[in-house]
Amino acid sequence: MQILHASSAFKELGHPTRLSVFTLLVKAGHGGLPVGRLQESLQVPHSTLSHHIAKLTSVGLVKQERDGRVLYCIAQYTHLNALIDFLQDECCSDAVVE
Amino acid sequence: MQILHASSAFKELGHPTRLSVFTLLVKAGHGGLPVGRLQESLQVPHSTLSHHIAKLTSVGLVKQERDGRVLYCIAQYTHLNALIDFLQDECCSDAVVE
DNA sequence: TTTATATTTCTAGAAAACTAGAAATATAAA
DNA sequence: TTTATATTTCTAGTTTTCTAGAAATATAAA
Repeated sequence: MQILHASSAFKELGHPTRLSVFTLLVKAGHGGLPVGRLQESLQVPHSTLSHHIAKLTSVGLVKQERDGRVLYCIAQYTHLNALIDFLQDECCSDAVVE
Repeated sequence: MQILHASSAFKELGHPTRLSVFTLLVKAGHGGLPVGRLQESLQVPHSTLSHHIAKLTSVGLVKQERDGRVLYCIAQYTHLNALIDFLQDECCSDAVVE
């Protein structure tokens, strides 16, 4: 993963509402959660929440899938794992062993 | 780790210059690197770099230690590991197994 | 004790992000 | 085909962040 890709993902995780959205989605599993469910949990105005979800989606951390009137948000585990790997690659070379 | 603590750390990692600083420090090990060395590597004006380092320091990802005229910047591995754990806790409960 | 080196703090303009109300769109139900 | 539900897009004011030059501070060397 390149530094620009990683830093933009971290940037979007660097907001309490967005990080909350993301952890809720990650915990929800591959089925995801409807936007409305996130809204209930987080008590944020619709337009604000929508804006935050769009940012998470724009960097590939979340995908959206429509089922009728309901839009499901789904965490992208592959991206998350790549991000974890990025931190761990940097982390655990010689540095931690010293 | 609480969500506010985690999100502020991610926020500071969410800038290409700062993420570069941090990965350089992580790779450098517990001895850290002088500010001047980071400046040489990254070719960013002193005041700009200083500002970015201050932000990383403010959230506890970096510590600074002076040796004469030289200020060493040192990655805080404990904090980094806590951050990785935060992502992994959220990640690998039931979600990934499904 | 003057000069050089290393780095920060001050400052302020420019750019970006945050927020939420109002209007619009998409879909389904009546 | 009118109405209700789910969600987004538009908009604009407010706040925050970014950037880098100039001045200041800390320390060491001459």
